[in-house]
This record gives sequence, C-alpha cells and structure tokens, in this order.
Amino acid sequence: MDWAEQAKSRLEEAGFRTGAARRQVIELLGDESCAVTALEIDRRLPRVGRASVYRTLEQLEQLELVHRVDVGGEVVAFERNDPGGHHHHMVCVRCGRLVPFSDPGLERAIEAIGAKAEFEITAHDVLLRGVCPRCSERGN
Amino acid sequence: MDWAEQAKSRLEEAGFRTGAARRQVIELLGDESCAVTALEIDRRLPRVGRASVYRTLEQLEQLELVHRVDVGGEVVAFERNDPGGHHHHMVCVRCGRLVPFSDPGLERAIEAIGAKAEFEITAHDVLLRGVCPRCSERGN
DNA sequence: ATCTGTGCAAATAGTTTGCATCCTC
DNA sequence: GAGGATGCAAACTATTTGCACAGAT
Repeated sequence: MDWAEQAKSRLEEAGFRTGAARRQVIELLGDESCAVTALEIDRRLPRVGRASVYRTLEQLEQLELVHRVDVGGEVVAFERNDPGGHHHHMVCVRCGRLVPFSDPGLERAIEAIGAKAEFEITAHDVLLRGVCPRCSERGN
Repeated sequence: MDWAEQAKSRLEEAGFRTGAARRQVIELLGDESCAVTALEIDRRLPRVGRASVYRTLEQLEQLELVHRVDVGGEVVAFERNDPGGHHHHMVCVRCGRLVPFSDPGLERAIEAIGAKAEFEITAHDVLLRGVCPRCSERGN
C-alpha cells in the first residue's frame, strides 16, 4: 500500500470524511518524494482552494503523515513521512535546490545528545547549506 | 572588544554610516546571547522603526555578524555570530522555550558528511524538538 | 552641503478564519 | 437529511518597499 492510500485510511479512521480537496492534496504529496511548499501545492491544484490546502496539511501533520521542513525561513515546505525513510536536506544557497540525504553517523550523534539532554527529544531537523555542484561549476 | 563594538567597526569599514537605529539594534543583539526575533527587537526598541530593524538585520547578516535561526517556521529569529561560540538549539514544542547546546560529536558527524558530499557545505543548522523539563513536570 | 539612514505608512506575501454552499455518509 | 468538507473572500501577521525628512560626515 502506498503512502497516499495509507494516509486516506488513517484519515478515515480518525473520523474524517473524504472530499475532493483532501484527496488531491494527498495524491500530490504521495507523488512527491521530497518537500513541497503549501503555495506550490495550491498552484498545482487550481481547483482546490488555498484554505483547503493549509487545512489538509495541518490535519496530515497532526496525524504524523507529513512533517514540516524549514529550508530558509521564508516559506515552509511539507513532505510525507515515509516509514524508515527518515532523511535531511542540503539546500543550495544560490539556486535554492533541495537535495535529500541521510547519514547513520549523524543520527547516532543526535541520539547520543538526546540521551543525555534534559529535554525529552521527539524530533530533529538538520539543514546543510552550501553550493550545489551545478552552481559551483558555472562561475564563482 | 565585545561583539557590539566589533559589529560597529565592521559596518564602518564596509562604508556604512552610524545612525541611531542601527546602534540600538546592535546593542540589543550584543546583550542577547541567544536568538531574538525581529518583532521582539522592534517591540523592545519603540523609538526604532520596524523597517530599520529588518534593514539592519539584513546588513548584519550579509556581513556575517548575525545569522538566522529557524525555530518552527512561523517566525525567524536572529542571533549574533560569536567567534568560537557555535551552537545549536533545542526548542520546547509546548512552551516554545529555546535552549542552546553544543556537541563536538555532532559537529564531527556533520563535517564528515560535508567532506563526502557533492555540495560545498558552508553552514549548517540543527534543531532538536522536544519537551523541556519544566513542561514535562507539570503534567503532559 | 551632500547623500546615507531613518521612520512612517502603504504594499506584499504567506497563512488563517468566517461563512454560505456542496457533498459524503 | 445532517454535519463535515470546500471554496471564496476577508482578516491577520510578518516582512518589504516608497518616500520625505533628519542627521552623519
């Protein structure tokens, strides 16, 4: 069962009805393996009201089916929670390109911090900023 | 020489004049060891226009005297760049409290990623989310 | 005296809310 | 048929921009 199907089931279980807007947002997110902004979703789904996009994202977030990705402060992006597909991002400071990566050493280091911290850590984000190979080549 | 003095010198070197707004914003940031939002700065400096706060922060960021801290997506905070004072943050998902921490193991893991990545990594952010001891005590 | 820096107010951008209507159950 | 879901438009919040004037050099 792919992510979109699973998301629909979970929403149904949670007592939500299935309308057109929600279905389309979920399907779009399911097709996208990396982060998408709310406005991009809105742009790509002209028949869906902007408010519905935000409402759906909020519900999905609460059900832990998607999570927020902060990639610069201006805009917030969302991406689906793939079980076992935990990853972080590198963002190109020139062109804004977002590239996912994952690294066991990094996860271990973060776990170690969580173990000795006073906070009860439940989630973490890592964002590496730099210049992507493409932008690096073409000058500068 | 403290951070505020240094910041003023660097601005002067860069050809900026020293007006009242910039001075006050810089002094406030110098007194604050952790992140402050633009709006908080504006609130705490009633005689300074909001626009000047944002303009100053932008200039300071370009001169690498402050850097952005994304702590949840809604608001962006800024904090001074202390040479050698590199750190990250834990944010409490209940009360929003922001606590700085630093960890050599984490830094090492990130350096290792940078060494083998295709991106030329120039900066990184880590944000740990969880529940702070205070909120954890007073019942869930 | 010149030209940058500043404050104010208006403009923008992203997100949220109110509400009448549509559609699922 | 009832109540949640949706789209539209208006409200809000954070940030940016335009502009006349004050102030630094």
